[in-house]
Amino acid sequence: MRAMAAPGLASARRHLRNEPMIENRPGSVSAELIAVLVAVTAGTPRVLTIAEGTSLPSGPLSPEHRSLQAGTRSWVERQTHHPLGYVEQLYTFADNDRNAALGGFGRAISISYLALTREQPKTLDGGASWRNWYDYFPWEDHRQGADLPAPLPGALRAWAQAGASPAERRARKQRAAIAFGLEGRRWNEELVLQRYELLYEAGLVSEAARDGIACHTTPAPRLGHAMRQDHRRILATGIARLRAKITYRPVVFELMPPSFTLLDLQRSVEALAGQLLHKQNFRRLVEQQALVEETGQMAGATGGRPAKLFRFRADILQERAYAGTKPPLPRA
Amino acid sequence: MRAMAAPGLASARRHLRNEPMIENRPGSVSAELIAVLVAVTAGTPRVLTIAEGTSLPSGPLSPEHRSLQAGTRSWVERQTHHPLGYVEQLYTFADNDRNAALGGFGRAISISYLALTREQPKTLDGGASWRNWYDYFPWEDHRQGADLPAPLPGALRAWAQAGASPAERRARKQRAAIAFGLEGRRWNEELVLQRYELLYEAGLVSEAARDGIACHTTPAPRLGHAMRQDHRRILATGIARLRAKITYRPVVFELMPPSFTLLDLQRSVEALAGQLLHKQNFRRLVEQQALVEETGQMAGATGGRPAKLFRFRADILQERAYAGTKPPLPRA
DNA sequence: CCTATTTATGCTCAATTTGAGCATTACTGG
DNA sequence: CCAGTAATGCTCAAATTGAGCATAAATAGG
Repeated sequence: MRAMAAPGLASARRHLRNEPMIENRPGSVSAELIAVLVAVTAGTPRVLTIAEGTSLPSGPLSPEHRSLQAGTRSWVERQTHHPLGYVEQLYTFADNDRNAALGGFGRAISISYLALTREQPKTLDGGASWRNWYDYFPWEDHRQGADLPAPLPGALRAWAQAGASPAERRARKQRAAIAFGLEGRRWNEELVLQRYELLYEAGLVSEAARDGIACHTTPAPRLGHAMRQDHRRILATGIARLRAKITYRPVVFELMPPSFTLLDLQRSVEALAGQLLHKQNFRRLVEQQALVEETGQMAGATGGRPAKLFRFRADILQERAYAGTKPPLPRA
Repeated sequence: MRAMAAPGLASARRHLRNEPMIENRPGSVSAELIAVLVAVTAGTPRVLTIAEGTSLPSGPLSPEHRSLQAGTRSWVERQTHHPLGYVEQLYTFADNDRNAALGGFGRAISISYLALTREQPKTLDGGASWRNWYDYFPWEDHRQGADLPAPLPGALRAWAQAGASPAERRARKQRAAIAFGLEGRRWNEELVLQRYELLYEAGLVSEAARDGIACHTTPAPRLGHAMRQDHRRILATGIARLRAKITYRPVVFELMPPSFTLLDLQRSVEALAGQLLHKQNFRRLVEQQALVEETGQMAGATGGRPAKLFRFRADILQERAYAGTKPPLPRA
């Protein structure tokens, strides 16, 4: 316990622990819905943003909506002109920082949702755009080589070395090693949030500078695109959740067109996971789980032998959505 | 889409879909925190309740607390006089029914938390008590035989038969089979919420009667103890989350005393999972994951050969809390 | 037509992981 | 000493997983 903290540190800690502030008028707060809306196009995982890619879309708790989930679905569908296949609540928090942006109208509770849509819509409301989510998390894409972006390994070492005590330095080193798969550990694609939070603490993302967190590397790296408030953390939460989900529930299907080749399907999973998969094993898994069936048609030539087109088996999907699937992600 | 619905049906559907109502004054709502506080004593999983076991403890968003999580921790610790080891956000919803209870002061957002504590406290504030969670979900305990409580199989069949169309009857039958492991399917201990929701829809729990849902079995079974509002659904959510969590993260330890035998540990896991485990395999798993270490002491005689006492390895726990464990639950 | 290239698809194999049991050991209470 | 009850040590077969080899079916270029 530290008696005094540098300006910004309290807010920083809150940010990191996912521990939002609470409003001062007990019981009464303002609330909004925030969506992490995901689509995959051409092997790129995309997220819907507003304000030049600096914010996630958010909507009000409007009286016309009957439920939180329906409310999210409704305003997102209005903005994207596409139906949402899958909506799942992510996390609820109340960030003090958000207060200022709202003009001091009480502290806001934000309820965030993960939503999936089948394809990238053509028309978006002004200001909205689909962004490659790896623009925000370049270190999360391991599809071309597992190397971390250049400044990272050194910056992580510097952060670990900057610990106040030997014990803290050791703890930091271990934490970095676990989060980023250093020192011979395996990269765990699900630790998206933990990595972002570590980088925030280490002052390696712009949001940290904004919140007054120091960095021990000069010039301070500013990894990935920044977002307003804590939207990038919410996005990290969404990506982490989705990466975890695809390993045990067939949600990828929500992101696919009605018919597709097995390689299409694999590329989509790889895009989300940020990792390449063993082709034959992937196909074995998908087929043995009977998640898909042949349409009888073939895909247009893609450079080699033509591939069969598949579609999802609605009956099985329903069952699996409930009861679970096996993980398609590799270990090595 | 039905044009008209019987009274209570809308509320019922909301209840079932976890889709809460939204307040009429856009943006401004009242909010509360609800805790599912779990402890395991003598092989019984217990949950802290108030109001004679009919409600989960809830606290206000008080200005003295700096965050949602800290707020939960604070008022729960004040009530139980025990520190909480683990706190995790469960789900946020706004139930219309809750409105009346609050005297019409806007619609309430409820943010629920799962919290674990090491042992059953001696002193509780008036009205609070620890209850065996299987009092509320008798069908969830499969430690003594996998048979469902007597009225269930028949009542489920009756519900399936009461479907309006052949397609609906088939869908209901399949849903019941998946949820309850019928027709040769495996019992999936994580489907706690799905089972409760099915029983609610089928009118087999008191809350359904309260909300105006019909039942097709006479006399209508009223399975398990009821709770106010949708607290039993929140409890189901907490149990489901905890059952899922113990299979891949070493959270059981938060519920154990400082030292324990491997059988103690196994009994606790079994209590939570509602299923018996293969002893030797459980021990192999725990040991090979190096989650525990011997204290050097032995347990007082428990009827047979004395057992070694173990304690948790703080270092490993920290790492696993992050990176994961293997599942200790069986398939058969 | 023949060949190199590219992707699809079928199959095999070894290393692990899991599910189940057998056997032995170390106590307690007659 | 014997029966009863747990703890603990080991073994074994089935299932799952990670990696590759081999073949098939197309295209592009000579």
